[in-house]
Amino acid sequence: MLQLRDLPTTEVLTKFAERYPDADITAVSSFLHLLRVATDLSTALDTCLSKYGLLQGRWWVLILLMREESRTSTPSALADKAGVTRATMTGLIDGLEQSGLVVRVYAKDDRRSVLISLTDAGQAKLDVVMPDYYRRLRQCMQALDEEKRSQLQQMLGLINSGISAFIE
Amino acid sequence: MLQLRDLPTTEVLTKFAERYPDADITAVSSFLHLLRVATDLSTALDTCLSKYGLLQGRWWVLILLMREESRTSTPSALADKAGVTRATMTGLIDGLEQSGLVVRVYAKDDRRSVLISLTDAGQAKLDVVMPDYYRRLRQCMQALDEEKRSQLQQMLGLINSGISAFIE
DNA sequence: TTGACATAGTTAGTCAACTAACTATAATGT
DNA sequence: ACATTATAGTTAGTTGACTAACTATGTCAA
Repeated sequence: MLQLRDLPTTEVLTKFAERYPDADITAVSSFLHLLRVATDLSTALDTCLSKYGLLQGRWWVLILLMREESRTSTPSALADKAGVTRATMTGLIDGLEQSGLVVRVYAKDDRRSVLISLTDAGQAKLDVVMPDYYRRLRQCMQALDEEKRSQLQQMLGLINSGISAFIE
Repeated sequence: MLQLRDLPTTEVLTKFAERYPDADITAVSSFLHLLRVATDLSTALDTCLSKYGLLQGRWWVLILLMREESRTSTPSALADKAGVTRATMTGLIDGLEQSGLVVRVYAKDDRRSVLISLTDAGQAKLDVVMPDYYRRLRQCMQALDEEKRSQLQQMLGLINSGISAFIE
């Protein structure tokens, strides 16, 4: 996402602001730090998951299936919820099926459709991964009390509303 | 980064927390919202840059060069600052050189080394892109006053310190 | 001074995302 | 009823990251 390691110092930002008067130094700084921390969090999550032979994409598929009462969904629905294309979902399911964590079950009522079902092995995998993930995440967020977490979410909400202004 | 569109509701998180007692609901929620907003910001930035035929990777290279007094740096230094491998930097420079935005100048003192120099066309490109970027970013962050921005940065700092606990 | 190691950059091959096009099936409107 | 359109999933090909290995050059210590 944000590869940039060398975030601009206030000095650099000031220099740029001289050339580009629209620059808002604290806005740029907050923006870059937000991207930096989020990227590092995402990388840390990947590192954690890779110990279990998973990547974020496949892991989310397992979680989305576990959310369902039936432990079952369709590739299309999974793609929408996971925020990837159907083509990408085909690949994720291929990998999960090869690992025995999900199975494809062909539907009777609509022969275009396939049902993806979490296997016992898939559930067992989650039962190993999730406690580790939750434990690490708890540690990571420990320094923020409930009030700070609430404030953070509020600010994220404000920025989120501003994104439409960014895109126009 | 975080593709997941369908963030868990409190209800879903509560259900998961029953099975996995280590789950800290507000920690998970804050974490996911942070990743979600950051990903959307990054995507919005890409959208903005793509109008100018740029991607984040190449754009950062131009900015890093502009930060230098000499408008010049080496692929290795750029790779370190941009947070990509040297192999990736070779590709980024290839693209920028083909577009005429940078040039490779072979060094005399160390014949292994190459100097990458921002061309006038590269500087001109930045002079078009940066004002648009800064204007959009100002709009986007408008809803956060200086105090909120400062609070945000403080919380990001706390989370950042926690990442080491995540990785272990 | 020369053999071993280090550094700079590139190339080759892999991976997981993407788009676009394709097959098969279902739904719909005249 | 059947041609058109929509939907579900897959396949093929592209992209931009990555690692590993390679070439060339520089450094240093026995």
